Amino acid sequence: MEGTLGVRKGAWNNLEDDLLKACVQQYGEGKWHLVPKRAGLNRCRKSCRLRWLNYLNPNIKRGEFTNDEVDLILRLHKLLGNRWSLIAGRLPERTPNDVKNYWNSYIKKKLSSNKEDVNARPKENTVMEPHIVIKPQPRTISTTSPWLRGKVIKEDESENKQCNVTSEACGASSPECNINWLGTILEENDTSLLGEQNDTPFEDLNWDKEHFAMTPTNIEDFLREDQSWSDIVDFKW
DNA sequence: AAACGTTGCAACCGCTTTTTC
DNA sequence: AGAAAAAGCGGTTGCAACGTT
Repeated sequence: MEGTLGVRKGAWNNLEDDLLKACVQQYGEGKWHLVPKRAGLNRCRKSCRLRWLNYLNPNIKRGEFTNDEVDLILRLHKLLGNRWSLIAGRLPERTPNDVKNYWNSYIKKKLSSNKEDVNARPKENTVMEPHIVIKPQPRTISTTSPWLRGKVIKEDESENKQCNVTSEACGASSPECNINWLGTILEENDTSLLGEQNDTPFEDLNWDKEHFAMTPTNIEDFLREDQSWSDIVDFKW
């Protein structure tokens, strides 16, 4: 099975998996455009990346989602919409593709079960309320911002150009920081939703939550006028 | 046992965002 | 500053496995 450019498509075989694994183990993740050549694979970079991230990566957890995970997915989805990578970022060892697939199956199940409940259906001519999705907005932090509380922004000296605020004052300038920032918000408002394994989600982050506490003003920035936190975080199907 | 329907998951595609030059 | 390349993301599809009739 080959594509228009002679690149193989379709299911991966064991040999291809072995070649890709060996390549990633030797050179590490990233530089995906070099992977097909390095590994001797007749696959495009996207295909290699996807195969590794969704299947070959040894850090992926397989099997059914636990109740805690499902609960977290529901709440995060209500908060973030279809931002699967962000949602998966809060679920250790789950991939965005897994979460997305699970969600799609879950929705299908829910829809089919709801069909039986005729009364639950909206009447004809009923206008459905639009689903408001709250998306995190990029925040620019000036060097004098009170968010930093006197911390220093380092000029990028290392490979990590995106999150160069000192660890204690990490803002939301990179995807990882976004996730941490979201975690803070969620934890501030409903610690139960983080589940058992996430009781100490900041243990590995080296930064002090107190330096990043949400003030009422910050929260108002995040919510619509008619919303409270319980509207967003207390998910009920 | 065969035909058909459903489900779950891997993979592809097109688009957007980020990085590099 | 702008263009090109690379990386990343979400929507969608294809198909094998499984269940039901």
